[in-house]
Amino acid sequence: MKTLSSKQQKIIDFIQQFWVDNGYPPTVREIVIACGISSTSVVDYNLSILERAGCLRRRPEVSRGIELLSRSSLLRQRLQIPIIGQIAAGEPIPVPAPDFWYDTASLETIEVTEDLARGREWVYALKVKGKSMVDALINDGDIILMQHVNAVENGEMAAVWLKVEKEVTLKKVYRESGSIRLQPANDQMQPIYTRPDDVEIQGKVIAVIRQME
Amino acid sequence: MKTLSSKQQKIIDFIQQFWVDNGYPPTVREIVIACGISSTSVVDYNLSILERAGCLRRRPEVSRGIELLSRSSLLRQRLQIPIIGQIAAGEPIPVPAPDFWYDTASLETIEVTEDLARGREWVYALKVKGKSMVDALINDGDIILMQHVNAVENGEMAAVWLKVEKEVTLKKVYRESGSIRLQPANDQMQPIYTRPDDVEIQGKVIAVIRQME
DNA sequence: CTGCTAATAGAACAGATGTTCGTTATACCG
DNA sequence: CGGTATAACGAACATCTGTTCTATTAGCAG
Repeated sequence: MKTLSSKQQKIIDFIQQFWVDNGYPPTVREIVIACGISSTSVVDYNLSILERAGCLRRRPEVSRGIELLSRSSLLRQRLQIPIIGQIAAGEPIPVPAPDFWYDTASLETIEVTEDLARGREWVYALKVKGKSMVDALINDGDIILMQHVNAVENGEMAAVWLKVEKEVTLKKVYRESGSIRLQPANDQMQPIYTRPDDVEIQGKVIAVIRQME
Repeated sequence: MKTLSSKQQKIIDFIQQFWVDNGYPPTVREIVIACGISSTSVVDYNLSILERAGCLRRRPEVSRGIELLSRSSLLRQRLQIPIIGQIAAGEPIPVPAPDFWYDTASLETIEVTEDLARGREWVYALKVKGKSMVDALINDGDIILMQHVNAVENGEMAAVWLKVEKEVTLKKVYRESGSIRLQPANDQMQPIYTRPDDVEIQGKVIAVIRQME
């Protein structure tokens, strides 16, 4: 493949920038003006070369029908996860109401790439307050991504509300004959055993994000 | 704000889809056809309403001059961070060579949004192997985002190679008169004191990401 | 019914826009 | 010099496209 002339590079750069700025590609005449070219036919000439070189695609006879082929990488899915509250030892999680998911505009959000949430629904985020979750290897200030579920598989990490202790904790949940074992993520900590009717699953943890300042 | 009519919703959805598919917005007449509307003036009428409602912006007299305002969120930067190796207690970090940063094609990567790396350069990722970092609240299998630096501020979390112990560890680094204090992130653990020439900073930790299966 | 507003229909206009065509300029090679 | 390929130029054309205008319809309150 031949190398691009400086004029062609300039055209590519302008189209890219124009597209980012405006949301649509420029016309031939807009390229003429922006790149200091004297005639539309010169632009057409160079666009043909660029198309043959595989840099872009043109739809014939279509206004602004220029599509930069590198565009696709900009479009992969991202998600705005609402941070709906804090999680602390002394209080339950503010479980979202059913109609909540359609109105996240007013909340702080964290933006994650699609693979983190893995296509799940009913995902929200919580900010961890306090050091009470260290045995789950989760620190003060961490963000945890939660999925809203009422039950979990054996061994899954979940946010559990302990009714008697009036405390929410993040533990791996194991059902054992007649009782529930809550196992910390940290091997050096001891598990808790409790009655099934003392625990209330509030959601399962699908990811933890910690940012250092 | 009034609710959108089904026709208006259909128009919005089509513009969004068209833009993703083609890289440019549709013309009024393309909307006419796609949404089964009978006249361009009807589209114009509804577009005006949508613009007043703040759903989009129109450039007057400009072909395809429709810009969906939610578009901007699709354009924010994302980064492919190369996962260049593992971090374990017994071996040093495979610090990348200077020319490495331009050839990440062959490596596994993790995709993160811009705010996680906060515009830093020389960022790479490591996969944590083993339980040796639990005192930094980091578990087996976690991904840590690292910035390649040779020195850190007091109190920053860094990957430190201990020459004598032949071990790499994640600790907060404090310079104290004549010695170095390595403080675990976990309050329940004790700090390590060592000589300055025993430690070699290999990079600082800027984020931790943990995904549950 | 009357009057009003929202919504639709169809046509037409003026300007925007991709494309084409003939011509000219430049560079390179024998 | 002549020949050829590349690049640029400027005008012209046919169509595309946003916009506007007038007329019509539907729903609704009084």
